[in-house]
Amino acid sequence: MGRNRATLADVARRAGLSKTAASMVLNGREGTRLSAEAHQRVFAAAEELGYRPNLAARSLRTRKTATIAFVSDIVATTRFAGDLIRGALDAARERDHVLLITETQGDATFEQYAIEAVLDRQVDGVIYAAMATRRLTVPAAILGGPVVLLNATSPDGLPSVVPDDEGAGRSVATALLELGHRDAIALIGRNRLKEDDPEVSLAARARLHGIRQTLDEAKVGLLAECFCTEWLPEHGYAAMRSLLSKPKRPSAIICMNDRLAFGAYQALGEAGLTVPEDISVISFDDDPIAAWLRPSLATTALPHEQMGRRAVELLLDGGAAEPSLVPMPLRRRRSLAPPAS
Amino acid sequence: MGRNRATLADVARRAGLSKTAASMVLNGREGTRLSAEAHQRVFAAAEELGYRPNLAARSLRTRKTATIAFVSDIVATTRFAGDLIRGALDAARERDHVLLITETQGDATFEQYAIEAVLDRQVDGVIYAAMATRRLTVPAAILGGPVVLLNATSPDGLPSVVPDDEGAGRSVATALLELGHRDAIALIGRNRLKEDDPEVSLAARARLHGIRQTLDEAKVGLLAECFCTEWLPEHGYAAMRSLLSKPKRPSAIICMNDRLAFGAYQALGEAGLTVPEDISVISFDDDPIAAWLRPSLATTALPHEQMGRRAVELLLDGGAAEPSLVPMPLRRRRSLAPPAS
DNA sequence: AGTGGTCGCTAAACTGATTTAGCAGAGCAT
DNA sequence: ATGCTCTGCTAAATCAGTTTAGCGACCACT
Repeated sequence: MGRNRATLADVARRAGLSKTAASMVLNGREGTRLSAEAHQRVFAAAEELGYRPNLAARSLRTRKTATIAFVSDIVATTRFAGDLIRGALDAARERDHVLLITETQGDATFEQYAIEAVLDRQVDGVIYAAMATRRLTVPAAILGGPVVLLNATSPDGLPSVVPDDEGAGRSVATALLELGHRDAIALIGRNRLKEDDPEVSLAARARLHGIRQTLDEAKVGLLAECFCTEWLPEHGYAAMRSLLSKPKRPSAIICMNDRLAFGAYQALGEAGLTVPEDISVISFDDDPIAAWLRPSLATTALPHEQMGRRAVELLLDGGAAEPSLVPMPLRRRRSLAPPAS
Repeated sequence: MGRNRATLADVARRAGLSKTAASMVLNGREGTRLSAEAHQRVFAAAEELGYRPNLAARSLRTRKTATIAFVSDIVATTRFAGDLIRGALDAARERDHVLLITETQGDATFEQYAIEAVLDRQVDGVIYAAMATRRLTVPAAILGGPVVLLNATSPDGLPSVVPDDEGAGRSVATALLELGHRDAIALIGRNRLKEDDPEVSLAARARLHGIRQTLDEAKVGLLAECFCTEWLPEHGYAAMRSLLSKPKRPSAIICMNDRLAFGAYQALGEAGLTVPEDISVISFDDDPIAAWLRPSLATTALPHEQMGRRAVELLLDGGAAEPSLVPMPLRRRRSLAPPAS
């Protein structure tokens, strides 16, 4: 790779100047007194030789690598990871930086290894990302340099970027209230573990809180709340069936995420009910399946790409110490209608 | 980041030896005549100081960075990207390497930039990945060093890793034949563009070929073939509806991917037909929704994680020049049954 | 004539590793 | 006593940049 690249010395020689002069010109140093003609010659020589600086050499001296480490617990499991990475990639490119990606798989040994690997490479900063919004403790080793938490917060008060799940909860509840749903709104996806342990999830509690707050203000109570051990389609399916077996049928369902909503759709379909005529459904995440469902599912989007961007911006440009809340936009789709009668 | 790390000189001083000696000991050089005691002292000093070599300095001299570039067209769009990356990450870690990830977004300017960025950082090799299996031409700039194509092939005969779509086609057809389906198998997802232009897709043609070959051998013809402009749920839905409007109802459907199958399920549900009692469905990709559907969808899995691994292995350990075909395992699920009567 | 300042530029040090070339001393044979 | 080899180690060069310190020429001023 890059066997015979021109070096700065080559450029200098061709320009008939010293390495010092060439270096200063190419770095656009202010206050140097090199003549306009010298500038020309250096630029021309660099151009002709296709000169590109060797960043290893440069960073040896400057201790800057224009490289950011993106350390996450799990890259693959959720399809959102890609968006987080893409946002970070875009923002990094705009700042002439590049991303070194590693994964810890939630394993302490791997984490140790990953962190050593990136520190050895002298990265300029670390983005420490979690795939589920949660609280975590960052390894002490990376605290020597800039760190931004992505989709996570930490007790250390490090800069962090998280989605505004509470706001999303309010949007969801407001959307239903505006349509006239009041006394027959049911919730699918309560989960003690996610709600009570911030190291597992921050989203569940925040979403619930946003929903409750909005409904309380409107003096509306929930018709029913279904607990689910996980937020997967099968649990949404089971929850929906249990709701339908009760005497009073809900007019609207809030699902804590789109996969639960997918399961709920399946149960509704089997029961011969139609969305949204019989029951409205609204949810969280904006997983691609939300748009694919029939009818398309109204939901609040996790702004992962935005978040990835923001993390890079915070890391390189600096910024607020308090957690940066990224809004979750409401996607109004076909699954919403006023209550039946 | 890493402000006051111990250097090799520190280790040498503490061990009472020269940098040369320390370097040789720590790199486990053969044939050096350093005493056992010198070894001890160096190891002890390195341990005590928590010494970690500065890789920028090392690679300046050795031109090795233990870093691989992962350049892909689009990271985020498909949820499979994560698996590709994860496989590569795992294999890289096992070999003490790390991944520098960039995205070209199919844009020539970005591509140029991405490639310069990674070459400037002296990567040891490049994995050039496509998110849809296809043929492509790699930019000349990276041909100076090792390159492996991932999920793609190129006219240059570079080493490449692709899924065995043709084998998957055979598996799918065989699975249906074994169940007794013969004269009423329909196909959803024919697509001229994907089948004819290798730069768009290699999968469509290969899958089709595998299916045809197996059916031909069994002297079975397809009942119907539906063309779809894209492989999205809505197209599967439309295709399924059109199939159901015809006089002879199929006993089994092959969908060219799981998203089409998802759409087909929706149409079947609306028509009041049940899978697999009325109609069997089988597909390609093993998207997570395949397992979430009711009944769960039989499909052939794209082995993305495997492929990511293999790419790193080919790059670092060397290997076959001909394209490395990774098998696509058949996932037998609930959507399969013998024909109705 | 001497002093001081600016201009335009460069030599050399420095970053932290690897690697080449080679030195001092011991042991042995001639 | 001389020459040779082997052992155990080190000085210095090298990689490709950045940065510090400063040099010589020219001009202006007193």
